[in-house]
Amino acid sequence: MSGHLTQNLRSDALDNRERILDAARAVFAAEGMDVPMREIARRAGVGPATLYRRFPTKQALATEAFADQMNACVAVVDEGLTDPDPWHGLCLVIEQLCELQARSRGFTAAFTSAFPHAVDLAAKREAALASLADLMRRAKGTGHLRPDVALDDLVLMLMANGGLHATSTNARVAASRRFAALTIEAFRA
Amino acid sequence: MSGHLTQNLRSDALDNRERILDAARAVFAAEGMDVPMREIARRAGVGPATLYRRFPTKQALATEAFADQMNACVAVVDEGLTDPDPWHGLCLVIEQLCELQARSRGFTAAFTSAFPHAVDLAAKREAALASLADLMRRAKGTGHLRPDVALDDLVLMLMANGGLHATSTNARVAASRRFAALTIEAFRA
DNA sequence: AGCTAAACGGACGCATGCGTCCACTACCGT
DNA sequence: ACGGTAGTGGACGCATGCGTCCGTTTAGCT
Repeated sequence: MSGHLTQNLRSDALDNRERILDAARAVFAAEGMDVPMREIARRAGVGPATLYRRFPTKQALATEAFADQMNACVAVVDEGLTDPDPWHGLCLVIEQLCELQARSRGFTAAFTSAFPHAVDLAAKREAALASLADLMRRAKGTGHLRPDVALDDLVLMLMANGGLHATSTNARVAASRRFAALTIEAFRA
Repeated sequence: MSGHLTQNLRSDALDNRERILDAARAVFAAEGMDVPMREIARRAGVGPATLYRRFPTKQALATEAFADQMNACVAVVDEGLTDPDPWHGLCLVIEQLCELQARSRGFTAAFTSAFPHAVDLAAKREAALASLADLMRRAKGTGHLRPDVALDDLVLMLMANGGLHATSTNARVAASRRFAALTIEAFRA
């Protein structure tokens, strides 16, 4: 799935790898992407060298760490697609994507503007965007979504949602919920 | 106006002070707040010591550098207040505040979340918010603004607008214009 | 012109984060 | 149990940004 073979690793190495990913997930979600690699290593209980051996760049680490969250995004979009009412499905997608972003400080950059070279993430992102475009097209068909709203507008709003900085996670989630509601109002025909 | 007396300075010192502020304004707008103090000193053609002597902290420098931009914000709000049609005035305020934010990368933080101790900015900010609250109240009276939209929602959207990152100023301005339009749609009754 | 104090800026020491090297450890096959 | 090798993490050198000190320059008054 991700280039490197994780199977040939020795048991302790595999163990450390998992602990590193757990630590990265926690700290990226809580503090954002501006944390030193050392801090992640420290929390994982390993030395810096071990961290750098498994993940040569912060990007590689982030890509792996956010993989499941990216999958959650894809799942949200897929779920929206299957909704019999496209407008309702779109609303759900907006609400849930905003919440996902709010719960993980660092994930925003990965999903919206994407890392320059995170191919795995970028591919899934493109697929999700294509699905969203289809969902929006159908939602316009029902007359609930304003015809002049483009896919770019949705991306725009998601990016803006990422700008909702707040110290506590709870405050961010609350703000994002309100933002999602306002976005839906902006999109409603 | 700002504690320190700038009048007793020697002519060359006063000159340098102005060049520092000009450089700070330019670089803060273009690059954001994450530029080294050294860089500003370099562009102003002075040594680091001179910069630190005039502005002990980056905050002090930013407060002075953004003073006129903050005045522009206040002017925008005041102009909106005098509009005979409150809803139209509010729309103008939203559009122009979004554009001001987009044109200066670093100003966003100063106006929305404000620096912890920038009293000058904070005071004007509070006054502007009070004015905005009044404008919104009147706009609701005309029936054009949705009754359930609060002042906090406007602040929320302005903060979100600050999250619209883009490399070029033109791209940021374009995105902000679209965002302002969507915000107005979200607020419209 | 000469003097004095204000102003200047290069240079210094400190702190932080990065990426890498190497002597030590411990897993795993025999 | 034991040897070989994958794996480890402390330590190192480098780079960048910060804030301050001090010898030198220059404005401004007489």
